[in-house]
Amino acid sequence: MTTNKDITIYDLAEELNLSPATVSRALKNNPVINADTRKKVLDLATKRGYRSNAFASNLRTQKTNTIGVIVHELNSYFITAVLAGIEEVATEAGYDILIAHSNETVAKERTNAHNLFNKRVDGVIASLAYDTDDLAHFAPFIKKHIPLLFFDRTDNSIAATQVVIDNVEAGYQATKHLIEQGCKHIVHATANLKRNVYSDRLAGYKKALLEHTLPYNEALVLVNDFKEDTGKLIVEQILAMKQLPDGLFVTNDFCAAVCIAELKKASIKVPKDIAVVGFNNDVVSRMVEPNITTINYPGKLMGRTIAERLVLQLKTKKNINKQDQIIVPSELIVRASSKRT
Amino acid sequence: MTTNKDITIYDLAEELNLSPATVSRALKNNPVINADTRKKVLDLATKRGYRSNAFASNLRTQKTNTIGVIVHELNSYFITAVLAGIEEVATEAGYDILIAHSNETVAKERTNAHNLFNKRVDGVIASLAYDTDDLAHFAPFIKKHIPLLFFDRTDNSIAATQVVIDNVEAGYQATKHLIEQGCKHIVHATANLKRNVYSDRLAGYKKALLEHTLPYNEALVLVNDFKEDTGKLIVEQILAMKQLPDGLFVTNDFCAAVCIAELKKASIKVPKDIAVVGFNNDVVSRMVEPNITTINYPGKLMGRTIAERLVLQLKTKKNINKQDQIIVPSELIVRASSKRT
DNA sequence: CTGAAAGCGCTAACAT
DNA sequence: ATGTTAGCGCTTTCAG
Repeated sequence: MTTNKDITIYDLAEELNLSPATVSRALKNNPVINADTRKKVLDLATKRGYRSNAFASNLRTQKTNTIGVIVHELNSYFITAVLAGIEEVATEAGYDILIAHSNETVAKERTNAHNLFNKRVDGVIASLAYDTDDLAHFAPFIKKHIPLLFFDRTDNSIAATQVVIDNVEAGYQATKHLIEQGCKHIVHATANLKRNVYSDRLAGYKKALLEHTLPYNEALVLVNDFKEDTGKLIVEQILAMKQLPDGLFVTNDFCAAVCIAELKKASIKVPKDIAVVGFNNDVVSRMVEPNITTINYPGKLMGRTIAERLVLQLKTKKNINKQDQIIVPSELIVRASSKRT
Repeated sequence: MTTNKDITIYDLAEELNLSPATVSRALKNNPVINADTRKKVLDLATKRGYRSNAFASNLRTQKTNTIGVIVHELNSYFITAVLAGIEEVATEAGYDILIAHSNETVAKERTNAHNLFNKRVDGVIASLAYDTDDLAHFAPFIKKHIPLLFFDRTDNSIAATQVVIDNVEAGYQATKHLIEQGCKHIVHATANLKRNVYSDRLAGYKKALLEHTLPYNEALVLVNDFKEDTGKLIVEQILAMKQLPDGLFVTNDFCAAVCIAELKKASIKVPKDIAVVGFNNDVVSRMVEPNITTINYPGKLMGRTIAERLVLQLKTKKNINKQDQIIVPSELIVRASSKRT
């Protein structure tokens, strides 16, 4: 059977009495090749089931036409939307993408970075894990002038293009909305403040309080991760407070949903007793009762935007690994969980 | 600066007055090499920041040490659990994994299959999209004796190792449970019956009805996809029925959650008026009120199991692309959405 | 417009 | 235990 041997350009060349060079050029649609010759080559290639050997090509050209994407998780609408956006742009520009997920741990993020480096991706797009502190594992890319870009979870200690939303503004809008609903004691449940997204949202929270001359009470800021049962923990912490808060701003819809369920169990009415705002506009925010007021931001657009930047850097070799921030729009979506008026 | 040139084994060899072959062997921990030599090589390699060039190696060895995974979606706890399981086993066995998601469309599944084939993965693990009908895009793997294995969404028309749950039994248990709760008119909301998982669950549904001498009414079987607003559609269909059903078995927790929300909006009480059972034990099933009765099945175990099989096939070159079914356990988890007694 | 030839970096016979 | 050598398949000067 003919199934075991791979067809190479040499096989095609021999059969057509051409040189491998010509075949190679024809397959690459090099305009220098005679149209007839090209057609003959392409026809035979399909007929023989030729597939280009990327390794040989990569080895020769020192390029992989592949971009690596490191995300902090996979299981989220936001992330899958970003990936879809990246994919669209990358595919169109002739790049494959390699998805690696760190599952919110630096350890895996490090491994992934090394892997992608060894896979010699032409560029990297990343969103940091919760606990990433030291960014040394990204240094090799910088050193070799491989474009490295961040979206959403970024870090200013590293010079890079970053695509983000205005998290200060988003945190501000969320908190202001709660204040306007009459809330005076607003709990802010968030995650590792090392991450820009969380520290910025906290800043927005503070700004809104200040602007409405409400006191900032550190005890109302609850920093956890967003594991499955964190919502339960948060509600426990809330119930243990001397004074029950009347507002809750959780920077994660999933967690907000669990909080609402737990509050209900404790016979606390949402939004009457505690008004709740989440973050991300995840599907779950439209799935629980009451629907969750949240911050929407355009994952697909973020993905497209960052991929376009990367592709541009790859094409032009310009602005690689330079500090540059692109802000995509975000907005508050008001739903039942916070409406008291 | 020294950052631009990649270090090769030739550079190391030259600096140590050794042959490239020796360096290669040392780096691969080939036992034939003198321990001192090996140490010298490894030390210099780290010192010089040597990284192996996988393309050269792949080109030479005709192996990639990479396994491709095609999943029908990314945004699900089940899938991410499976991926985690696959990753554990693959990493330990020295394989990288390449994740491709088809987003429930054959078109992307085809592209992904071609991509992985061109990337020359050593093996493939896949779960089919909703609408995959023709499996021709997997034929190239079979032809070249590249191990191809399926989990969850499989198809018996292709000879392959498959790791699944007993979907007939699961459908049977779910339906039987509803019947035992007193339900007599049970709607079964499911998806494309071309997919084994859905046709088998339907078979289980029928079996349970038959066993309890309840009539099978085709009008009660609603076949849709599981997009975000499908739940709404299902409830519309239910509300349009002459007689309101008293049970609803939806083969997807997300969709079941939306159904419950929509039923509530229509002032139908769950479980009192309609008892609901979902499928997958997704986090959302514990997040909505009432919590959803569902079928749990072990994603991580499935992932580990299928990866182990693949690795074994790769090592032994045996049982590649032979029909073989492995069933992992699944179970009914009873929660409030179906409890009427 | 096409061909010849070299080389990308690595590995595996086959020697020594 | 180490070295020599050839070649994996492709691209790209350089020549014609």
